[in-house]
Amino acid sequence: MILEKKASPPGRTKIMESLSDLMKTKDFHSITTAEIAKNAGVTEGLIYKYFKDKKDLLYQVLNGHFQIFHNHIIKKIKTRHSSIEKLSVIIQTTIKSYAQNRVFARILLLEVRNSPNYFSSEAYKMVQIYSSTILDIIMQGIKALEIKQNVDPYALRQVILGAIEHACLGEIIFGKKIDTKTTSENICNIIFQGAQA
Amino acid sequence: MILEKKASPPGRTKIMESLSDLMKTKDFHSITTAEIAKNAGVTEGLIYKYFKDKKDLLYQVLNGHFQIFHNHIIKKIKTRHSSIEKLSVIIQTTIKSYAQNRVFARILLLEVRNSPNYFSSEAYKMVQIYSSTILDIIMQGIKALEIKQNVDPYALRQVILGAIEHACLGEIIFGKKIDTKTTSENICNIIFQGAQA
DNA sequence: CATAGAGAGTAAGTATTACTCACCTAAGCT
DNA sequence: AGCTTAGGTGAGTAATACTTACTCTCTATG
Repeated sequence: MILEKKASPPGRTKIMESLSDLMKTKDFHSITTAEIAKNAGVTEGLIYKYFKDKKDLLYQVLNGHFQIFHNHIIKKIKTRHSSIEKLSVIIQTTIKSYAQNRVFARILLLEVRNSPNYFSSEAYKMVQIYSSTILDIIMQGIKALEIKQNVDPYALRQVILGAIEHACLGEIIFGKKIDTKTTSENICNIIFQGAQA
Repeated sequence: MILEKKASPPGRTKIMESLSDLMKTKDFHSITTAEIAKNAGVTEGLIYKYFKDKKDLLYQVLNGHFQIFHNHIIKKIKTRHSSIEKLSVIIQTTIKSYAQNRVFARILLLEVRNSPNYFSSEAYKMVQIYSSTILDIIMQGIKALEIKQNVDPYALRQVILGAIEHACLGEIIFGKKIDTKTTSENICNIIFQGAQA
């Protein structure tokens, strides 16, 4: 069966695109609902027909971006077999996605985490799936003796996710272009081979 | 000469303590200026005598916390000689500080990064100093052949900072208690020895 | 000593902004 | 036709960040 297009009403779509668009140049808090509506070509009231509040709109925009991102990741790792390869692909693909879609990265890494109710949103559920995918690969890697037996899988995931995020912060915040390939190679090198001489 | 106590007026101090106190249970955005003033026992107007706006208040609260944190770190690393040891101490001490002072960690990792003008605040200058301290140690380590020659120092710093932050996020957001010692040992183990078998 | 001035704090606004509510319109469906 | 529902409007409202004009109390100095 073909993926239901969900046929979201045009107003709803326009509102989401409007916010996404405005966030290219402004942070979430300094964008007003009036601005979002005007930019979308609808009235302010319509926002609250489709979204519980301004933050809910943000979460749903994030969710949209994350769906695409996650599908892309899943496709990519299917081509690899060893756990180290899979993790390397995740690292590179994630960094690339963040670099190519700064609005998405901004929302995910900077704008949503401060409000507690984000963590009960649909968007966060997707993040948890992504996150547990990584954990599964790590555990498989330990089982398959590709990853050291004494490595704590949760710690390794933290290091991977943290490294990715921190590597992208400069790009997201200051707009500094990063070289996706060498950045991810450097990170993989440190995490898998170790930094100590 | 003894450190000038700066003798900040009582109202100013009470306002800063009030916000810091309120942030133990609420995120920044859902705390109102009225609440801050009431909790401090002053009027709302006074906030704007000492702080440019609500966010400036937040930055200055962060700055206060960071001063203490940074002094503590500097003291700690003076006791160690090798670069690996120094970095290990930084990792453990930072995680411990974040775990012990969740309000500080919350502000630094979740609440300030989304607004562009944070990055021209005094608080951010302190963060830059902390960050360049780490870079210096890494470069010394490479020079002293304690760290692999082919490791990119900026990448290593990103991995270290990212790992620390991500390790603390669970604690900060969900209040999950973390074991400082084993968490930092796990992270050091991965970063310095590598994860690959 | 008188007084000018500055520093600490107050109280009553105002403009903005997120959010609500009653209403409109058009398109199915029976 | 008549009823329902979904997409959309526009005029409100309460709350909240920030402003402005003011008071009080020291303290220094001519």
